[in-house]
Amino acid sequence: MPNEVEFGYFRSHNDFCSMGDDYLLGVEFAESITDLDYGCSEGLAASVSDSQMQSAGSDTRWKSSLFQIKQVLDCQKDQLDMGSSESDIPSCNKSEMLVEENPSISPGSCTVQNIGKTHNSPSCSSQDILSDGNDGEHSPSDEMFCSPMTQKNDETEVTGQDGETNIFPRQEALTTSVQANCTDLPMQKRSRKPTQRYADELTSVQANCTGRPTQKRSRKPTQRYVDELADPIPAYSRKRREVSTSTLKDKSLGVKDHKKCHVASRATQLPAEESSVIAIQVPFGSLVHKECPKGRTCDLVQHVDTRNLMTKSKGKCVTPNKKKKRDECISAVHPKKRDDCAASKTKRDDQFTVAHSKKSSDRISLASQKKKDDCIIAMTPKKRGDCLTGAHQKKRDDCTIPERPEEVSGRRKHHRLWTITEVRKLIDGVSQYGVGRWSRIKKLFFSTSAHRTSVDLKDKWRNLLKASGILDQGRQGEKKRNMAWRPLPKSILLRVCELATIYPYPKGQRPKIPLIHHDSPDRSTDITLSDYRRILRSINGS
DNA sequence: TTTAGGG
DNA sequence: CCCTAAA
Repeated sequence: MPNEVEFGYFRSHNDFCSMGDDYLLGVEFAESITDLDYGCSEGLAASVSDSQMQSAGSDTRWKSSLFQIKQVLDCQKDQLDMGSSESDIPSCNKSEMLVEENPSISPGSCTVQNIGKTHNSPSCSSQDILSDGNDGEHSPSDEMFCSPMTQKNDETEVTGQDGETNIFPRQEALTTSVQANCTDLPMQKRSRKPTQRYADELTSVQANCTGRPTQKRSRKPTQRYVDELADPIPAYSRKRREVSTSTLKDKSLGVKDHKKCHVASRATQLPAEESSVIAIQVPFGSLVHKECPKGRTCDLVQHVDTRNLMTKSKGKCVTPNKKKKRDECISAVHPKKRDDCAASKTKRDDQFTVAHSKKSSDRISLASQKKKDDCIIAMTPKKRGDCLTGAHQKKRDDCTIPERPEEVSGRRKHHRLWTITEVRKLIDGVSQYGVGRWSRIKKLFFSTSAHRTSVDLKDKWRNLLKASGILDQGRQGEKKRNMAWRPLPKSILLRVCELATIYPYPKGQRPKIPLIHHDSPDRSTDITLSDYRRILRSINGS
C-alpha cells in the first residue's frame, strides 16, 4: 500500500537524515520518491504544484524541491495557525528556499500534522497526498498515491483536511527542527486565493510533472551511486558478484585457489615472450572445481567482501602447515608485506591484502600486456575488473618487471605455463649450476619470477627431460602423453639433452641415458648419447 | 630449507 | 603443479 511504502520510506530516510549528510538527504529523498509508486510521486508533484513550486533545472533539484515544497507548505500552515498574516505566498516559494537543501531538514519533516491544521490553503492537495485521505471526498489519498491526479491540483477545489492523518510516525526531533526551520523562513502569509502567478506556476509544474515519468525511473542509478558512497564495501562485493559467473564456484574457492590466483596474477607481469607463450591456459574455473574436493576451502565471497576484515575469516581458511612452505617461498619476495599483515589468514592472503594496499598502482599496467588475454579469461570477476581498468603498458622484460600483485589475475598457481624465456633461463641455470641446485638457479635466474619456486624449476626440468625423451616416462603403460600440444623448440630440446648428459637427473645418480643404453639392448626407442650427438650433428649441419 | 620423487 | 618425505 502506498501509505506503507511512504511510511517505510520516511522512516528509513529519517535515519539517513540523522546522518546529517546534505547530499544524502537530497538525493536519497529524491530516490525514494522514485522508488515509490509512480502515482505517488505524481501526486506529490501535483500537490507541490499548488504551492507554486518552481521547477528546478535538474531532476534532483526538482525532486528535492518537492520535499522543500512540502516544508514550505508546513510552514505556511504553521504560519496560518499562528495567525501571522503579512507577506504573500510567493515569498514562501522563493527559489532558493525551494532548492536549497537544509541539512536540518529531513524528509520526515513533511509532517501531516501541520498540514492538517490548515484549511483552505493551496497546500491542501499536498495534505491529501500525505494524509491517509480517510475523510476528504476530494482527496482519497489512495487515489492520490496511486494515480496521477492532476485535477487535484486545483487547489481551490480542495478544502481543508483533518489533521489526524498522521500516517508517518515521524521523529519528533525532526519535526521540531523543521518547524523551527520554517519559522526562520521569510514567509508569512495569510490564507489567500491563488494568485495569477500561482496559477501560472501550477500549470508549468503540471507540465513538468507529466513529463517526468521516464526520467524518474531512469534515475535509479543514482541510488546505487549513493549506496556506493555510503558503503563502498558492499558495493564492491556487489560488483564482484555481478560479474561472477558462478557464485557457487566462487564460494568454493579456497585458500589454495587464492594463492594460485595471486601467483598467477604475476603472470601478467611476464613479458610478452616468444610465440610459444601464447599457449592455451587452463581456464580458471575448471581448475577450481578440481580443487574444491580437496577440502581446503574457504568462502571466497566472504573473503572478498570482508577483505578489510581479513582476520575475521582466518579461522575459516585453515591452511595445512605444509602448505605454508610454498607460500613462503613465494611470499619471500615480499617479506615486508608479510610483516605488515601478520594477522591475516594465510600468507597468500597477506599478499592479497598488501597488494591492495600497496601495489594498487601496479595493477594499472597489466592490461595491455601480451598475456593479459589469458589473464582476463581466467581472472576472477573482481580481478578482471581491475585488469580491465588497467592502463596501457609497454612490453617489459621478465626480470625488469616488478612483481605484480597476485590479485590482478584470477589465475591460480598451477598452470602458469612456462614460457620459452623461462625455459631458456632454466636451461642456462642448469648449465651453469648443474641439476639439483634449484634454489640457487632460482635465486640467480628467477629472482624476479616469484611464482617459480625451486620446486617448480625442478619439476620443469624433469618435464623437459621427459619432453626430450631422456627421462624414463610411462613406466606403467604405454600411455605416452601427447606433448605436442605445446611443442618445444628443437634447440631447447637439444639443449636439454645436452645438459642431461652432463648433469644427469636426478643429481647424484648415474645418468639415465647410459643406464638405458646398458639395460636395453633395443635402443630404437631410447635416446642414447650417440643418438643425441648424431641428432645434434644433423641439426647443426642443416 | 632444499631436494627428490610420486602423483 | 601438488604433495610429502628425506636430507
